[in-house]
Amino acid sequence: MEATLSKRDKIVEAALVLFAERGYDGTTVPMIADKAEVGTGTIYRYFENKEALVNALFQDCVKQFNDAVKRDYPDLGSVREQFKHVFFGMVRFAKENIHGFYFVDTHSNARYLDPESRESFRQLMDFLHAYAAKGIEQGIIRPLQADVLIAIVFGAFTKVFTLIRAGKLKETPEMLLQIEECCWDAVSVHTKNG
Amino acid sequence: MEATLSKRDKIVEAALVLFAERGYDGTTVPMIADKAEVGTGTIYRYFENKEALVNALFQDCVKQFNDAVKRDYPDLGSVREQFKHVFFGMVRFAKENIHGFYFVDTHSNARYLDPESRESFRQLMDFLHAYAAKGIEQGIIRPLQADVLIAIVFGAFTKVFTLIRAGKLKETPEMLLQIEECCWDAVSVHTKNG
Amino acid sequence: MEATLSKRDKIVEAALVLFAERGYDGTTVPMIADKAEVGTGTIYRYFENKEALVNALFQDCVKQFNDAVKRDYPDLGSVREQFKHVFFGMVRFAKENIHGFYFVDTHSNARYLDPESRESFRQLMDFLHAYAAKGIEQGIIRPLQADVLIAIVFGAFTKVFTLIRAGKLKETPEMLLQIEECCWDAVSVHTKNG
Amino acid sequence: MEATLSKRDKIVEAALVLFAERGYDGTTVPMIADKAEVGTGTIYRYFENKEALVNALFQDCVKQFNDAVKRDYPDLGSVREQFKHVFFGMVRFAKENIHGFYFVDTHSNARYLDPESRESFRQLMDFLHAYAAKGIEQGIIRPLQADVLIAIVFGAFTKVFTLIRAGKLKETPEMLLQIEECCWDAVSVHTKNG
DNA sequence: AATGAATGAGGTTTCATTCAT
DNA sequence: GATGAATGAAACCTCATTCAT
Repeated sequence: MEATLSKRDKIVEAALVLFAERGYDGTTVPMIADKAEVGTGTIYRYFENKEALVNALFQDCVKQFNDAVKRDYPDLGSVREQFKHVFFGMVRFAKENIHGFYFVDTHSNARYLDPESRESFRQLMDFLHAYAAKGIEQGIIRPLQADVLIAIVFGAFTKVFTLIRAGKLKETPEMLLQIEECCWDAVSVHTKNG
Repeated sequence: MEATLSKRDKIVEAALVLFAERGYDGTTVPMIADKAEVGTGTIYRYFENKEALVNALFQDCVKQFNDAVKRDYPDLGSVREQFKHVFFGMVRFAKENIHGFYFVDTHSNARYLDPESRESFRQLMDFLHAYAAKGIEQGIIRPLQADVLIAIVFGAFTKVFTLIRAGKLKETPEMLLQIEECCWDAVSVHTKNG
Repeated sequence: MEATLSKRDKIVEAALVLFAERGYDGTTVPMIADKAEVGTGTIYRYFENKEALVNALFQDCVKQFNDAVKRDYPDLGSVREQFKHVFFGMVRFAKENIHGFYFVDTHSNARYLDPESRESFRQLMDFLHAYAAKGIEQGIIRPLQADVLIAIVFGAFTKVFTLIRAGKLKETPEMLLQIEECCWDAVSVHTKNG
Repeated sequence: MEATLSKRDKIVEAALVLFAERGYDGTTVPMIADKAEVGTGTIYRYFENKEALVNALFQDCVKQFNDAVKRDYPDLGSVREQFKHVFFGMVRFAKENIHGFYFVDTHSNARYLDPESRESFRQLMDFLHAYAAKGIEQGIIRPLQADVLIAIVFGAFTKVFTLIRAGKLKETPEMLLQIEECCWDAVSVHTKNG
């Protein structure tokens, strides 16, 4: 099953890689068609225009991101356990769709995203906000603005995966565990005895 | 003082803001000319073409970044002191040239950077590498690849200043101190009693 | 027959007339598109750029010129017969492609011709050189440098057809025969008794 | 005397060489200024615009041409003597102003020539017409249209000097005498006994 | 008088999109 | 459905001309 990708899937896949590599404005529609091995016109059968394509792509990736992070979320677990879950949710998404991860990160503020795309991303952020707020409330996460905390972890994680995506770093389970610890230590409250 | 900017300075300033906001491919030369309040042709008196402009801009910003980080660097200070120095060097640069900071971060791997631009950025990274290596050697910084450590701190810092740049966050000295601590805790070795 | 020209042919035809009339630098791509009744962009589907177009055109015309001159060339004929053949070969080419003839003449030294174009023209000249050399050797053609002899005949012929092209002269078979005689008398050795 | 050229003269000289080498449309005003070693703006002190410059240049060259051909014209000489005079008048002009000669030849039909320029060239041609007409009338010049006869001689001469100008041929007095004979033989009536 | 920085109209070229096949 | 030739608006860039110095 899934022997051959549908034309639509080939377009989506090609566009994702190109948008991640060259950005939206640096990617032309014929480039996408070439990489997807379809005719230029075919793209317009599946997407109204280039902007609709990038938005569909973005929403699709955010959805995958969301799913990866929220799947099996330990609602009843400790803040520490939940952090680990979210972190490795991001890892899971990034590993199965490294271009998608980079694409979402670099395009989340783009001017050509439509309200629906923005909303889908906001929902993902809201979830992390809520998590941070709860952790702060419990005195486990440092009392900084949730935005800042999210930025710190997400920023660190993103830059690391950019290295991996660029082939400058080979990820290993041990390394990921260590990085997770780095991130946790960055945002968690430290007691005198660790 | 600073009564009138030279045409060249107006072009550089306008291009920086636009490249940071819209990316290189999303910024047109007439857009830059409009914002700089010069004729389109004037840009070509100062820069051979759009690519030369983005490279000049990049090298200029990397130089400022370098200067901000290295000025008064405490060669004889402790690893902790040096970390603080570098961090607040980045803060200094980001505050005096917020667009330049964002521009360097988002364009450091761009396909249109020439070898000179790449080299200037590599030198900046080499400095941080050397710092990380020394810290690891002394058992103060966590024993991860220097790349990863730099990515963590730089990534966290970048995302925070992206929020500030977007106007979603107002930085205060206290907050910056706290964030610096977050970053230090992310990369430093923790002893049992903190 | 020849009901509709292909787009490429229409472009080539229009470009030829304009380059002959206004020169390469004086002809704009939109001018060509207008005359060819195609969109400006269409030209770039068939030719990489304006320079590639002028080179394709030049090589095409030189080939026609070559063919017209060499077709049925009387290898075994007398020098006089061969002269007449070459002359009326040029006439044939100039009559069926008057703009092409003028275009080749006025552009054969242009700075934008690529090596391939120059080579194709050189081959045509080489043929004429060889002819002149043989005629001189036999004591029938005047003992001047082959270059000079070719220049005399080709120069005279060109200027005459420029008049025809400009509509200032209507060519007739008789006139062409007379002109051929003029050219022959210009380069052939005269014996005391004609 | 004539130690230093006036600015105007330097501009005229530079423009002439460039127009001859690259054509009118292929020559930019800054190119002329560079070669003339004056500021771009200076050109506009002496000539209203580029078109006025090319026309001034053309008329100047035609005047020189005229003078060279008509100076010491043997009104009472034979048709043969007059031919020789005109021919070596052209030689004199071409030798003292090789670019000017080529410039006049290649630009005499240009679309940017004003009526005055056209008229000055027409006068030169009229003189040659009258000469040809008289020669035909006397049965010495072949009974072809004067236009054609002029084209033959002028075309041959032009192409030869193009070779000289391009450095592909070094002219000698003997060669010029021979070429003059070629041209005369091209247009003169041949009697059975030469 | 001389300059060359500045300009914007217009040149070359690209590319998102359409549409006949 | 699928294609890619065709298009023209808009991109990048040049250059004739002006004008403050």
